[in-house]
Amino acid sequence: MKTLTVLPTLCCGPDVALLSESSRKDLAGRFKALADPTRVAIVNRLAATDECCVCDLTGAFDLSQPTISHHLKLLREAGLVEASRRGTWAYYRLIPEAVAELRTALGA
Amino acid sequence: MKTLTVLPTLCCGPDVALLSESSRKDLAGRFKALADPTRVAIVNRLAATDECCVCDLTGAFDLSQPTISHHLKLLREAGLVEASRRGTWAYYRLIPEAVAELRTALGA
DNA sequence: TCCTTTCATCGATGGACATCGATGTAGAGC
DNA sequence: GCTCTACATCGATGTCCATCGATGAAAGGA
Repeated sequence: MKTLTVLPTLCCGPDVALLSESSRKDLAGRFKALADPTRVAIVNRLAATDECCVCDLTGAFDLSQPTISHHLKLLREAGLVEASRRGTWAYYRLIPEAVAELRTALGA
Repeated sequence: MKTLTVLPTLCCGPDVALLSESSRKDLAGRFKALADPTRVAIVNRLAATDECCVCDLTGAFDLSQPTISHHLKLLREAGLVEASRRGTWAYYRLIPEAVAELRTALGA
C-alpha cells in the first residue's frame, strides 16, 4: 500500500534535521499502527513465529475474528505486515525492513 | 509519571519472546505518544534544539497554545519528555533514554 | 450441488482523542 | 496593590477508532 521510503533520522543524533510535514505524517502513521496493545502483540507474535495464519491469531487473542482482521488490515496499510493467500488460509508475515526503518527513525 | 523500565525486545531478533499483557500495553502506550504528527514534530524539534520553551513551540506549529500544552502533557506522561520551570517559562527537554528504549523494543 | 470453513467487509455503537475558547495560576514588573 | 505574560487546565465539540454481529466471497469436501 505505502512504499517503504527511507525515513530521515528522528532524534538522538548530533545531526538531526527538522522533518518535513509529510515525513511527520508518515512517521506518525507508522507509530499509530503500533499504538494498540493487540497490534503490538500481533507484530510480536509474527516476529516470533515468522509466519502464521489468521485462525492462529483469532485463537490467541480473545477477540472476535472481524476485530483481528481489522487490526491486520491496519498493519498491512502501514506496511509493517504482508499477507499471502494459499487456498482457504491467509498467512501473514512481518516485514523486517519496515520495522528497521522505524527503528532508524528513532535514532542511529 | 511512568518509570522507565527496561523493555524486552520486540522483534527482528532470533530470540524473540512473547510479550506479557502489561508489556504490550506499555509499549502501545509509548507508541501512541508518537502517533500524532504534531508530537512527532515536537520530539524532532526537541532532539534538534536540546531544550526550548513552550512559546517557541506554539509559534512554530500553527496550533493554539492549549493544544500544544495538551500534546506536551501526553509526551510527559509517556515519559518521553520532561519539563522544568524557570521563572515564568517552562523548558522542555527530550529524554534520550526513553527513545533508546523504544528503539530497543523495535529490535536489537 | 450443497455445506463447511476461512477470512474480509459492512454497519452500528460506545469510547477515546485533537482541537479550540474560556478560565485559572503563578511569576515579573510597575 | 494592579497588570501583563507564559502555561496549564477545564468544558465542549467534532472526528476517529476498537469492537462486535451480520453478511459476503472463495475454496475444499461430501
